[in-house]
Amino acid sequence: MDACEALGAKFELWQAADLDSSRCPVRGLLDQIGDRWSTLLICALAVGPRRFSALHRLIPDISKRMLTQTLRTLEADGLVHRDVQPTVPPSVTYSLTPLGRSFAGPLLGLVEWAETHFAAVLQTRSETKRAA
Amino acid sequence: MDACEALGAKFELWQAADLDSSRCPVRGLLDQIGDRWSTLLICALAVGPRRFSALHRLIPDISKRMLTQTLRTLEADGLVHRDVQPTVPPSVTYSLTPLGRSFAGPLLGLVEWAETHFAAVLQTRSETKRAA
DNA sequence: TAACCCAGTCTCAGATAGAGACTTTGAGAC
DNA sequence: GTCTCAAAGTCTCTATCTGAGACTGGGTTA
Repeated sequence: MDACEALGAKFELWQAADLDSSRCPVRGLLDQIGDRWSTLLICALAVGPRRFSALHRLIPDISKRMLTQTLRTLEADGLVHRDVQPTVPPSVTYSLTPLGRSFAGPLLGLVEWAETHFAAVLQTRSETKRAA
Repeated sequence: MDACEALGAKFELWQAADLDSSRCPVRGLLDQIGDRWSTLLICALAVGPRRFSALHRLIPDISKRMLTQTLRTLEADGLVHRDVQPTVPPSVTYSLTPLGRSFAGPLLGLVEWAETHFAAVLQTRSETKRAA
């Protein structure tokens, strides 16, 4: 059984179990961490703990608003730890929890696939655009 | 070197290479297929080819508009093949391309992580909500 | 004295997603 | 003959989400 069949089998199980989006693990999780920024932030934090402004410098095209929001969601999901030092000005350090670090494995698989096949996707995209 | 370190190392490479979002493979790909519906559709198509309305029945809470849009994006990226039979009414069948099937591996990793850790995430979420 | 940094919050405009009506032609029910 | 449904979408309207950028307030630097 290859990965594709295994994936299909899992999908059929969800169907059979009549899982709605809130109870299906994949949907419940990927609806939240499957957005543009969450995965990128997890990559950035995989290097090591970072402060708010450091993250913003690493990923300049995220707005502060989305940076705050995404970090709060990741914190609520237990993937990221938020450590506030009560200094003035406050110093806030974000780091991956053990759960967050355990997510690095699957994420790395995705990243490696992306690196391997990005060229092919780009080519298909440009062909499609030309045909349109 | 564990997966977390490897992920961090990759992130630092992207930083060093000054990759903007359009040239970074991970961002270029995951910005598109990392949305709510793309991964779910790939799971659905992993079972086998499906027609438009069959997909809509399998995933009732996607609107026809987003279903069309998501399938077109996946087609443009070369992950999904769209086969139009010029009958009346037209019969359109969607299936995974070899590239799409190759994505099943990393996606399966993600799915398995989600199944394993969903309970932990749910618990953290509810604790966070209670504290708020 | 002025400017800048910390970690955000706030507001406003623009982009995006969802709900659901509508299309055209053929097949089956009555 | 007519009624209704299904195919695979498109269209419009509204609700939600996102991004840009101004603002906060006290301390440090020039």
